[in-house]
Amino acid sequence: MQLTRAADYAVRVTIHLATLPPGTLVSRSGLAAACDVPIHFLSKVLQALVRARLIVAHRGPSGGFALAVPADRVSVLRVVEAVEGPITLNACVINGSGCNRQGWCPAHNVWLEAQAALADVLSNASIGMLASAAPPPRQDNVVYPWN
Amino acid sequence: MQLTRAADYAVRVTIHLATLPPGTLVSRSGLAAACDVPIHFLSKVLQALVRARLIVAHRGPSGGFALAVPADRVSVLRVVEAVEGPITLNACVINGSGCNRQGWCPAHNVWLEAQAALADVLSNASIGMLASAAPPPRQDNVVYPWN
DNA sequence: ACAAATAGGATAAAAAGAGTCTATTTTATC
DNA sequence: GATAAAATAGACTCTTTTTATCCTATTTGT
Repeated sequence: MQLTRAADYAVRVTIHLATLPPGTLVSRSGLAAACDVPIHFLSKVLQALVRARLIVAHRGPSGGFALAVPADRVSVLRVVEAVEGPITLNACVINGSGCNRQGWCPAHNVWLEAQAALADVLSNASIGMLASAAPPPRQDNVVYPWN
Repeated sequence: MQLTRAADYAVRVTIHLATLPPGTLVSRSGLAAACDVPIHFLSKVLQALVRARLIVAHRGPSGGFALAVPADRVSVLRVVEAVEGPITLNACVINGSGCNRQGWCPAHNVWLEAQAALADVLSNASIGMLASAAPPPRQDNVVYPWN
């Protein structure tokens, strides 16, 4: 009943990117330092975010990662699900899980409701919103693409 | 990001007990059959519920388990937490987790809010409510204490 | 005394979670 | 074209949690 560390890290990273001018590239090691994430583990998280098209990656020297979408249009839910897959509170709410109580189990709807309530909060919080609540980034850690 | 099977089973069991006349004792094997739970695993779940004083156990022949509290006064949340411990959506919301971003991390509040929304749904659903939505129990599986 | 029931400890297999390491590919720049 | 910086990909390890199973006690109604 807990988010994975990966999802937490993904949210940290996207928020951090959202505090920078749009399009700013930050390298993996830059992100690891800024977001306090083990650098090797971060690789996987970033790859998942790229596959979900929430961030873009540029290879080569002066490469790095940047948001692929305006931060206000990305919800925390999308970021979490990019890394963890769809949020499902219980095995029985997964389609085709073969729960043989489906259809009459009185708890089923509660799981659905709770899941919806959770998803609602997470989808109403945008990364952009959170980023503007964050303290401004330390300038000496930032590499602007025009430098 | 999912309930454990144990929590699911616990809810099934308490709902089942709530469909019976108050005080009705059902043996572990009876519960296992009625709720479709592996019998040995069920032992552990039942023990947790007893420790949390949500159900009472009677040993000896004609012993079994019964609700310890009126079903309307038991929320799904209490049952889940009896088995899983307190619901915490992220490591950083646990007091003394030593998250060194605490105090300024802009995501922190979102986790708290989402967690509250989840808990809210689960605490507003009582086991009694769910039980009355359940189809009536098969009479041939029920042993009444006065028999 | 006996039998039916729960209590609880020991064990174990399986899965998930978290993190590391290394080789490969891409690409800007000299 | 060579070099170096950077992302990509996947194999690998280690630990913890989950999901059980089994066995021995303990309780208790008849």
